Order: sequence, then structure tokens, then C-alpha cells
Amino acid sequence: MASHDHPSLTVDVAILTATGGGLHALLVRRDEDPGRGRYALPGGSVGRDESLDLAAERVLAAKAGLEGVFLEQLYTFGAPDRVPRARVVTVAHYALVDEERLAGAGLLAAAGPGSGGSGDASDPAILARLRVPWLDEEGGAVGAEAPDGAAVALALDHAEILGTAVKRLRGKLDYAPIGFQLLPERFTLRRLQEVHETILGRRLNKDSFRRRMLASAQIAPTGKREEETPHRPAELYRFTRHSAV
Amino acid sequence: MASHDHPSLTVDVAILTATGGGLHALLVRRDEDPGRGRYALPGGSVGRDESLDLAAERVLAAKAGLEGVFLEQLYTFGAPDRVPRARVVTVAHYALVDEERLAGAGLLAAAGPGSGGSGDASDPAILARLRVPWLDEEGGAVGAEAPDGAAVALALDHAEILGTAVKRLRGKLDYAPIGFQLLPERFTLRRLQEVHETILGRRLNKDSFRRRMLASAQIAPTGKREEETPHRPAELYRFTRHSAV
DNA sequence: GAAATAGTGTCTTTAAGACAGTATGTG
DNA sequence: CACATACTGTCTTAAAGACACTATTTC
Repeated sequence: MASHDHPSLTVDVAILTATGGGLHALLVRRDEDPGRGRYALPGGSVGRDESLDLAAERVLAAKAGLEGVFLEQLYTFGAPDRVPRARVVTVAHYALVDEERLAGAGLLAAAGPGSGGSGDASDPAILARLRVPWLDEEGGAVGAEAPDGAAVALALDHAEILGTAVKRLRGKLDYAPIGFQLLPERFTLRRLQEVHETILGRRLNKDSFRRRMLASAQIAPTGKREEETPHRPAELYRFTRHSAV
Repeated sequence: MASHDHPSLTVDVAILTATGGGLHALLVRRDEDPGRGRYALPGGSVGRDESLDLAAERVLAAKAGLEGVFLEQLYTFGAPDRVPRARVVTVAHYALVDEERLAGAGLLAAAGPGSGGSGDASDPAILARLRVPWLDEEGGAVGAEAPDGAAVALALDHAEILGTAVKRLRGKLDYAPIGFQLLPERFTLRRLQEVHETILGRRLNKDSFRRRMLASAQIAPTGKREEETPHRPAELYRFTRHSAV
């Protein structure tokens, strides 16, 4: 078993945000085979002396101009036929970004010529809405559609990777402080509930949600309020880093 | 970036069982570097045209003589320094086996000379009790001790892998039909509760546990009962494969 | 019948859901 | 003042915990 028999090892990052009532992912159009013309998750090879997380961080910075965001390993995809005519195993990650940050940094850095970081930021990037065809614990591939509503063809097994990311997100939402990652530093309880509903794909009870969040000690009121609302302004909360014991 | 720069890719399998009130893992003693003399998870290289799951199944069969057991990908470990003088990324899996099956198949196949499957079943194997130093969602490395109570030195990052497996097990217990994997086909409610308590590392309320399990429709009475008990025999239940909707 | 554990019935406690009613902003 | 949404208080409902009590086996 000579060393050139080793599979290639890459990382792919599902960069997710919640906006307009739906989950969205940042996708880049591939200009090379395999998967030319299709949209794909940002990805790259794992460097010789680079940890997996670091490789994912590098991809995140280079292709979306994002740093310091929530990033976690998701699952490793290694079916022998997942890439035609090559053996490529990918360690998929997922990142969570609030919509303002992604609209500003991500799309500009990825789409603009040389505006971002280190290199291949030339691919056109889109923020695709995810169509999740299942509830709860089912899982499976998800669809994607461009801002104009057209279906987006995903490269390789990336629809499956996105489905796995959504499933993970849903599963962790109840016991990990994860919803806050999709919101700016200060947010109202309503916005937090909307994010949870977007992730879960179903409506939640307002009273119960409110009580749970306030009792969890994961959030604290800032004393400030919304401004310029056409109605009574809501209290703004912030996420507290206490592990909620 | 020549192809010989690719990291080596392996799978390691945490084979877990619940017995004697504690979680146990099957470990084999390494007779080669790296980690010679220490105990390690059974593992092996990923074949050229082999999926990750298939590689894990192969390891499970070859090193523990186990087939058809619960097996799931856990996490991929790829720190550049996790193996001295080599770059080896491992896709860790975990398997769940009931104690009878592991005592019979696993230890004999792994320890006996050529009694098992395809090859390297020569390493002495032990069933090590895991000492989990944390509760709930904390995570981290776990300790291991041999049947005689002596601490077992684990190779590489395998204490971390085992910790990740225990954490996953605890996390999935409440919403996935996973406790049954650690029991034989027919079991009493008491045994099922003991397994849950062993996994979680804490006592559970008997009445509530009973009600939850019976209401979940995940188990069904077989009509048969325990035999040769020094007290009233309990109903034997079996796991129903319904997804419990 | 004593001992041990299985299993049932019911009360209390806690969290979720429902909903009425009050508070506070804009136009 | 109309309207919209924020927030509060309370009733109902469902699940968990506690515990008394009955059932069935071995010795």
C-alpha cells in the first residue's frame, strides 16, 4: 500500500445563516471539474501540518472573508464514488453567521475580484435558500434555490452535506447555545424566536419560548430597547457566556 | 502539492458495552510503534475503494469478530501531532454491543490465535472499564482500567476518542433507540434502566422511566418472563423497530 | 409466612400551552 | 384615539417525581 494510494483529504464548510424566514447557505460556483457550473460549498485541501479545524478556518477566511465565527466539525464523507475519477474524502464543517455579517463580508469577499484574502475568491458566490423536505430527525439531502427562486444544482454530495448540517443544527438547538450565533450581539426575544422557528421549520409557542429563554440564564437584558419601531419597542438582550448551570 | 503529501487515513472503532454497572471498551495492546505497549482502539487503514463505514465494519469483524452490530461514525481526529513522526487522520467510529455477545465473540476472537477472521487477531485484548470524570455535556478524555482495577495507558489520543464516544452516547440516549443496542434481544425494564443509568452515570427515577418507555412504543412485551429469579419474575420486553412516531 | 422485586394507583410538583388583559410605542 | 406589538398574570394540561399499596415468585 504505497502512500499515493491515500485518498485526498479536503474540508468543506457549510456556511449557514437565517434570513427572510429561511435558512440560507453560502455557495460558490465551480469553474473547474469535478462539478463545473454547479454550485458547491467552499472547500479546500487540508495542509500538510494543518489541523482539520484550522483548514476549515482558512477556507472560511479565504472564500468568505469570515473570522471568529462559530465553526464546528460536522461529519466526514468518504464514499468511494462521491467524486468521479478520484478518491476524495472530505471532513465537512458548518459555520453559523448572523445575516448582517454574511451579507457584508461573505458575499463581497467571495464575489469581488481580489477584495478578500488569500487567493481563489474569484468564483461568483450566492446566498441560496435551503428547502428542507423533512421534519425532525429524518435527514437527507436538501434543495437550494437562488435569490431569484430558481433551483440551484449542487455539486457532488453537497446537498447531502447541507442536509446533515441542518439536521445537526436542529438537534443541537435545544441544548446548546447555538441560536445566538445567527444573531447580532443585541437582539429581541422575538428575533431569537424567529431564528429558532427558521431552524426547526415550525412555529413555536411564544409564551413558552419566552419563559424557557429567560429561565435558562443564557440571555440577559441590556437595558436598551429597539428603536424606530412602528409599535412598542422590545427589550434588547445579549447572550451570556455562562454555561447555564 | 504532490499526492504523497496526503495524510494517511485510518478508522478507529470504540467498541462499547455496559456491564457490571459501568461502561467498558474493547482495547487491544499495540505491539508496534507508535504507542507500543499501550492499549488502543481497534483500527486500520481505509482501503482504496472502501467507504469509511465499510472500513469500520471490516475492523470490527477482523479485530473483534463482530458483525451486524450498531456502528456509527463519531468524529474525525486530525491534529498534526496526534501521531509522532507521521500525519495520520482517523475517522473514529463507535459500536454498541451487548455484554454477552462481546464476552463471547469479541475477546475470544481478538485474543485467540487465529480464531477470528482475517489476520491480525494476535494482540491481547481486554475489556477495560471507563472512568468518566465529567457529567452531562462537558466532555474530554476518559480513563480506563483493566479488569484487575489497574489503570490502563491509552495510546495516542484514544482517551479523547473514548470521551467523545461517551458524550455522543449520552447525548443520543434520550431521543434515539440506542440503549437497546447494549442489551440482548429480550430484556427486563430493570435491565434497560440499569443500562441507561450506566450510560448517564446517574440514577434515574423508576416510575418515570417505566412510564416513558412504555409510552414511547419503542418496546413491546413478549409475554415471557424471567426465570430462576429469587423473587417475582419480571416481564421480558423486546425492542420494536418502529421509529416511534 | 418472610423476603425480595415487579407492577399499579394516585397525589404533588413542574413545565408547556392557551388566553385574557395591561403597557407603551407610532400615526 | 386607533393600532400594533411587548409584556404580565392566571387557568388548564401533560409529564415527572414521590410514595403507598398490591402481586408474585423463591426459600
